[in-house]
Amino acid sequence: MGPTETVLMAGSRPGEILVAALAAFVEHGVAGTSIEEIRRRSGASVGSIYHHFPGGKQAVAGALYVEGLRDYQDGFVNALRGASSTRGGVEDAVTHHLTWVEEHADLARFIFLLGSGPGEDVAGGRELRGINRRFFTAVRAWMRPRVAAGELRDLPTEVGTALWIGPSQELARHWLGGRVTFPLTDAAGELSAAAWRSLSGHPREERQS
Amino acid sequence: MGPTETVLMAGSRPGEILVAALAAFVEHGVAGTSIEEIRRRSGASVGSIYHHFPGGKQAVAGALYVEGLRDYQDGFVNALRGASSTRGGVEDAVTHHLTWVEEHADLARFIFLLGSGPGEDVAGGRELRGINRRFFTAVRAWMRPRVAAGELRDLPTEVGTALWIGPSQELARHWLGGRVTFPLTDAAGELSAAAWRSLSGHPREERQS
Amino acid sequence: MGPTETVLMAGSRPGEILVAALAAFVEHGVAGTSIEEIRRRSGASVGSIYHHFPGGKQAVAGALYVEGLRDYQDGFVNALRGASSTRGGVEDAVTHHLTWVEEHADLARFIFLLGSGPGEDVAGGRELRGINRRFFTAVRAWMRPRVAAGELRDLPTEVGTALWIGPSQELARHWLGGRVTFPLTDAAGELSAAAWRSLSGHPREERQS
Amino acid sequence: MGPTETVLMAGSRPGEILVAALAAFVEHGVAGTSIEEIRRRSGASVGSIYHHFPGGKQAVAGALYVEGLRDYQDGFVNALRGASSTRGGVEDAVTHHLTWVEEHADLARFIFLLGSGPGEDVAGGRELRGINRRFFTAVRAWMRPRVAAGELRDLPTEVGTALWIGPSQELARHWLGGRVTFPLTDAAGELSAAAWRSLSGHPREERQS
DNA sequence: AATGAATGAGAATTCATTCAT
DNA sequence: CATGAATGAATTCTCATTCAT
Repeated sequence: MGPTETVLMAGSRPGEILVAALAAFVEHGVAGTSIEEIRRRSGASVGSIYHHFPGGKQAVAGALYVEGLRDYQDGFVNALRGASSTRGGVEDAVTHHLTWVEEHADLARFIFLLGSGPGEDVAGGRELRGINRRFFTAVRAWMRPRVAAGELRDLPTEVGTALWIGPSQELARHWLGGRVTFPLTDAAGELSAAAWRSLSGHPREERQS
Repeated sequence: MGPTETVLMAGSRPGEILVAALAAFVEHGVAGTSIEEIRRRSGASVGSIYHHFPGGKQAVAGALYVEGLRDYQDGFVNALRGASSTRGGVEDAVTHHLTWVEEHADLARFIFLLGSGPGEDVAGGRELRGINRRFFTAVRAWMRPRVAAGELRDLPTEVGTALWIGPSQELARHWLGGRVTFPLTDAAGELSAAAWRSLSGHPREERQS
Repeated sequence: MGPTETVLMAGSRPGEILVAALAAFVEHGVAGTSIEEIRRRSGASVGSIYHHFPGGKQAVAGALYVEGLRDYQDGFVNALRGASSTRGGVEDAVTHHLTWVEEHADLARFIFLLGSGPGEDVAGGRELRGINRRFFTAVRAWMRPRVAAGELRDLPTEVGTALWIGPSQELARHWLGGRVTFPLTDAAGELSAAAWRSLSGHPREERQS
Repeated sequence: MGPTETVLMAGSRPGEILVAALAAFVEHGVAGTSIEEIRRRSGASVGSIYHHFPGGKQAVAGALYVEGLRDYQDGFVNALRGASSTRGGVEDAVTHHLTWVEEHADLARFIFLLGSGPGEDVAGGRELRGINRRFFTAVRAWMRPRVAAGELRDLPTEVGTALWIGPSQELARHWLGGRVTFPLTDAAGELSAAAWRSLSGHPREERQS
């Protein structure tokens, strides 16, 4: 579906290693996964893993994180760009979030449940910083004219993001943890409506009309 | 302030150990923290740590998790019970979330950033299950009559929770990670208003039209 | 015999480890000796070795080097101080060199055959620097007045040392390597006479008288 | 200058490998140098190194040792043969030692500081044995008639060698280790005079005449 | 209750060596 | 002759846990 798959599913050694590592990380956590485990699952030798990922387990985790996050963010930005209206963009992004999590459950588990904390300094900070910057730049570029036009409220970036994606993210976490059993996308209507209510610049007129 | 402090701040050995362990966990993660590290920070001997927490590191982490979560949840329920209106309850709970995170930053980091994923089997599952059940029971008990009265919408539990707390949780994560620099509570008005908009049973106009 | 033995022969764990390590180092070199080998020979566990020598193999080697060198140097200085004449001091130092090598063959092998080169940065540089400085200071203090009195020639320090100890050192190396089979001390007369010939301040008068 | 250079300086692959290996060996020791390090420094591929030196690292080290030692010994014997008197031979050999070390510092480091100890089984024992035998045979052949004529004292081989070369060797070691900063050859006069004093068969007549 | 030496299983990592291309 | 991916044995080192004092 995205560039992620290109790497993750390839028959190449690096690809096999990534696929095996993702499964293991999701099952036991990064710290709880040994190189030996990755070796067993991937069929590669220890030396081969180090050959392709000189930084060892951390490098493997970093590659997964970066690939996964990039795929998620690309989808997010594409959803915005493909939408025909501001409201559509806000809502499609929510839907993309839910859809992506559902379709890449393990990768989402890895990125959203495991990759955050300290000690799990999972990614090559440098590269990660770069792709995050690019993402936020793209999102802000989409929002700016719409804020100027009054279609979107002028909120601090992080508060805006929290209102937009927070509920979906929270629900997704529970779903990824197995504590929610219905399909995530069942909540798409409810969550995208809430997102629009929270970000929309003219709630009154819209509703009164 | 809460039961947490009772244990965490006491001059007792167990208390010193918990304080030291929390700092280490937040800095290096649970898996990245060795007993030796806790020993060094706490001043207790290895043997003493095992004496007070027979399960070792996991037991220490579990105790922290349970104590912390209980304190958070108690505050949440107290906020609901102390509120004079449904809207007040919904909004006070949001404020409590933000306030508690701000006032217990390390504990919040431990619980909300670290404790989630697999491999970080942080808590004595049994006990944890129990206090979570009690918490959700209390929250639902507060909500049920209000749903019945039409003051709150009738949403699936997890969707309701996500709309209510999701944005605050999302913002809190960023704040705990150092990516948000203004005081969390600055966003209390915005986030509690959004929560009420999302949960409120009478956006009358919307449905009446 | 010296402080070395105190440590090396003690029934203490650290002592057992040092004794075992010395034997292994002499047999296979430092780089060619594994921790596992030291463990097997000493009876201590791997953990115990690291407990007593936190720097691992290098720390063990460093301790041996420092202990051994100190014992050698103490004997050297004592020989000088105990001599009743300048000539006696020069000659007794030569004899001490040969005797010490003969009586501490393995330690001498470790220090004089193994410890020198790069990659075998065997000793805690700091401490080593200190004991070497102390040694050379003591030797120079003994020589200075005798140089002033014309009993010893005024040579650059290193040239003087080379003439004094060089032949004994060279012979000792061959003996330690097994390429010389007679007792080292058999050569004491020849080598100490040569040393005095090389260092003595008044070769002419002495011989002419 | 010698056969050494022929091999070491050639633009040939084997030559590049030897040059790179020598630098690495001197810097990290033989055991501390990996094939990968030699590959990086030489520009050759791993496979190429094995192609030219089927025995791997040990073969490279052995070649260096044999080449270097042969060059040193050839110079030594040439110095003896080229001298016009017994005294000249003894003294020129000393000077050759100092000169050779100065002019082949890294090779000297490799041979005199590293190659000695156990665990550094540096050379193809067979070949080494052979060239050493040839060398000592040549030196003894030069000495024999002069001992018979009373020009040289009749000393045990190793004692004679020690008196002859020991001081130069000792000084050279310190110089190679960077603990002596003046040019080695500055000490040539002093050290060759001492060598002659120690080996000379008729010190009395010589001086009395 | 407290201490810290001892243990040994387990993890990460390196490296010489082979071999197909 | 040259290349470099692949292998897996070997090594170093860490750590949770126990236990005698």
